[in-house]
Amino acid sequence: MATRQDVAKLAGVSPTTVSRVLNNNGYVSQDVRKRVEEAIRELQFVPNRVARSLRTQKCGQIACITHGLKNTFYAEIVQGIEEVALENGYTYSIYSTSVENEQYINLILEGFYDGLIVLTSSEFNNLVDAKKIREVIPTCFYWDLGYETSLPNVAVNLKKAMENTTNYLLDCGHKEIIYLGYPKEGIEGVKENPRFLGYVDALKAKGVEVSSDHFLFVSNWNDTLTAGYEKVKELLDKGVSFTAIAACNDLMAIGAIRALSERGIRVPEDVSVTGFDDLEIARMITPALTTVSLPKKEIGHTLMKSLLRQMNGEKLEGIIKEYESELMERETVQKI
Amino acid sequence: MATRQDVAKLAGVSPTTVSRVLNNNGYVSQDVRKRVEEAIRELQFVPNRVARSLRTQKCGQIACITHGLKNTFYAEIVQGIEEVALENGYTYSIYSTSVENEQYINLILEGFYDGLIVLTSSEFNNLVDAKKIREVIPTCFYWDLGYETSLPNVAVNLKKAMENTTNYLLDCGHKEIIYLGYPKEGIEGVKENPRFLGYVDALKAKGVEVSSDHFLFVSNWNDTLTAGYEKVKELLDKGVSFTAIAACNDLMAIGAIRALSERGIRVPEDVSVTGFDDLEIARMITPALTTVSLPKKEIGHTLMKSLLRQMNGEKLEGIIKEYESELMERETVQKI
DNA sequence: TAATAAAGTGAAAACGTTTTAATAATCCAA
DNA sequence: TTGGATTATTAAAACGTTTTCACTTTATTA
Repeated sequence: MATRQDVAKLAGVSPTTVSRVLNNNGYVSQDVRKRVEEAIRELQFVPNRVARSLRTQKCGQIACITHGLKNTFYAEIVQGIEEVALENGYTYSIYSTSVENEQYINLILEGFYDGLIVLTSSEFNNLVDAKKIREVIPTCFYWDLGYETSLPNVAVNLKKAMENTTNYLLDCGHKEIIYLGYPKEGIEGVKENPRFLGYVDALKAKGVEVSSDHFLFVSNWNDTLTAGYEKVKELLDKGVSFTAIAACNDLMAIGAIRALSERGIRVPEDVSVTGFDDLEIARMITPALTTVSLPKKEIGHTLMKSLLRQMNGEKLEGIIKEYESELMERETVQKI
Repeated sequence: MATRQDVAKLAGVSPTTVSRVLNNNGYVSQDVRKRVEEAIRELQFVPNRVARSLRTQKCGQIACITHGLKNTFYAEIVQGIEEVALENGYTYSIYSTSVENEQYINLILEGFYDGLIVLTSSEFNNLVDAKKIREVIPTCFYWDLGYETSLPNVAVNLKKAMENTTNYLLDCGHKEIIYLGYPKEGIEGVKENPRFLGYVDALKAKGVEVSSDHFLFVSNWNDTLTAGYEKVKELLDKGVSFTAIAACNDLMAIGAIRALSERGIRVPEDVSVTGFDDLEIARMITPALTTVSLPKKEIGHTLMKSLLRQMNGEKLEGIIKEYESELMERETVQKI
């Protein structure tokens, strides 16, 4: 690969001048500029990013920690991040929390990234002191389980979303509603999981009994599809009576529907089911999944934009933006 | 951030010695080693990867070009890649072809990557001269549309897979089988798309008429779910008679099933449908999708391992490994 | 005991950029 | 015509490592 030195020699100028042409700063005469550009073309010169990074102490790259991309919820957010990132000349790396944890934390500290986006909540929090990592590298969070409000984060009003969904089920006449999802306890700094809180509050507000028999807590983060399926199977084995399931993501809901249909229980005729996230697949399965739509791509955009602001030296704290969600009424809920 | 210089000063040794301790090469006495390690711990020193990369001319990172992660087929392959990559101390960046093309090609040439994995076929080929990029950076391909056999690639016998699937449908008594998928023409260097070829050959072998009325070619790569849905709707509008659909990926198949069910056509009672890829969702929808299972994670492993070999100077050519596939008989196909 | 090998350490060059400071050439006003 | 600004260019330092070479000290062998 040609280096800047080679270009300089071919154009008969100093390396400094080549830099000036490339970065468009300082004075450079028409004639010289032309000669340099000619040489660059001839040698097919592309500036070396590693060297530039070392000198400028910026490497034009961010890291993104996810729960893995098998849940397209993250894939869609990442797509939003990618759009804004590349627009601004940044590349990004993805880490899945399924991978050995210590390793990637160390990689992040090696100075190969200018910023960090964390799309995973509890696990990451258990793993490193989120506040500490932020001192080392600008970071922006999306907490799927509620948030530690002092850290810069993009949020969705998850409690309200789940409250709306539960109310919708209640309005349809359901009283025995299964909560299928992430554990009751949130991450440190959040007493309760906001989705769970929304579910409980909605029931209480309408005077419906809240029973722990109706809680289905999933602990597997990487394969919620299977987890939802299996939890509901267990539930059916136990013989708990219920008429609806409110799931905390679409994959769990789909797994749940599968478990029901394998036992000959029809959705929505016998049991109603709601999802959460509104993945593209949600409206393509039959019956189409009633679910909560989150602005995934916009979340990605805002995460990356907020990170850019921080990388430019701005200090951001707490909730940068809180999105609302929308209940998508489709075919998996029925009045009783 | 502490630098190696700081560590050296604190430990009272030269920076060279610190390097020796860190990289475990050369002689270093017990006593000095202890002092250096102590200093590293005290300063929380982490070696700077950018500087190391500049010196060693290896940056421990690879790039991966995909069609976007919305199709979890790619996500699962990427997961396989990630496992082997991190095991070997490599990080990776993902690029989606939905993003401006020229930009990422340039980024790849900037020396920020030691290797490249291409998971996207035709588009990438139209974009850059695959043979040329390989001269600049070690590259390994997975061609989803057949392959340019001279380039290092990991393959699946796609023709045979589609042949098997079509035969299965034929054996079930279907004669009017819709081909739903990628266009007939493959990438440059491949006359025909292997899946399509498998479909045609299977029909011909059993003396069943091959009709272009039965070809549903999808040109949208990033949202095949919707594309499958819409193509089948168009088909139904045209009033073409058929009893089965053989789709080229699971998402198309799911979109197709949705289109059918919206018109009151039952799967599999009225129409049989097969997918391709065996995504996790395939066995979780109802009816569970009959599809072709590909070893996605293993493909990822092999891709990354082959890339590692190339990065170690080995010259690889053509098909490094060709995987077989397995037909998963589930619930979307029925005898007639 | 002298000669040789091995163990231990450091100085300095190199990787390919950017940037600061210095220098040279040109232009313009007094 | 001279002094000061403006334009144009370069030399050299710096970024944080790795690695080569040279040097000193200690151990081993004949």
